[in-house]
Amino acid sequence: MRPGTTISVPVTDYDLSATLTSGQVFNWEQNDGAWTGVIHGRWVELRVADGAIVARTATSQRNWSWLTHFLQTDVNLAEIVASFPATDAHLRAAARACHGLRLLRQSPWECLAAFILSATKQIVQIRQIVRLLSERYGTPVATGDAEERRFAFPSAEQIAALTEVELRACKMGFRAPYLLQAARQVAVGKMDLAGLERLSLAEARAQLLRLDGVGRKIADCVLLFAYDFPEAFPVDVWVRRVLLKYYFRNRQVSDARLQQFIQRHFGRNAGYCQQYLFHHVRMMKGRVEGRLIAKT
DNA sequence: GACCAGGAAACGA
DNA sequence: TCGTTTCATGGT
Repeated sequence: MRPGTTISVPVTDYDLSATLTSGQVFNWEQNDGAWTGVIHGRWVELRVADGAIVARTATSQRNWSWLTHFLQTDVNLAEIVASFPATDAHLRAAARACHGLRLLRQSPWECLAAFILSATKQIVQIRQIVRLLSERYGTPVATGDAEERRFAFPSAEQIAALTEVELRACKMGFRAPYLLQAARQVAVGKMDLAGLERLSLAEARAQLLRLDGVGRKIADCVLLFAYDFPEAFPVDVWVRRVLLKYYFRNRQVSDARLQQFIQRHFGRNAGYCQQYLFHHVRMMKGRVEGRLIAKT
């Protein structure tokens, strides 16, 4: 028996694969039925069991709150989905098709950095940049498999010590100065990420928007995926397209009108609505492309 | 080889 | 306050 610890976390309405592949996190790998990742500097392997998620770590754990907090296993998903607008057939269909899709609770710096890197990048590319950064500049962590080498995502201090040239070598292009500036501000305390949790949604968003390279969309991703702001509703190209299609008959709408509609229509768990719409439309596209490929 | 990617900032009208 | 351009790089 290897060192380390195993725990079985009981869950209901939890689709781990959908959650880990829905564009919230970029550092999880799937290998023969198990997911491995690094949470707060700890390597962990997750397997889906009957009514539970079974977690294995490399080192012994006496307290697993870091894991349940990340996975948000205490969240009552049925209650959240029940809060969705009752008359919205499109949203209801997405929620049915993606049953068990969850929002995670990531560490703010890692989430902020990843989404600064996400600007006009495909998810596979974001994953590649995050992996390069971690391998080159992150702290190695003990893993539960002898052949697996993993690294924590570099801290703000670690990235702040780098140069723009080193960052550009990780294939992030014009995003390099944005990441470097954000890392420096966090490292010296000019940007207090921990303090954002005590603010209102609008106040916390305003703080994030002070950062160069962080606009409304990236700010809302961080507020939704790393904080307790389930009303945050990031609008990217996918979500904008699907909103125009479902609710505006494909007519052009200004950003201001779109935001007004979102706030009025989706309610207190708008961010969950957004995640279901985003994941569902991406899954649908994959299916259509699969058929086209199968034909030829 | 054109087109697009979980955008944002700078610019010109 | 608008729309347009630019930024870097890789996938499809």
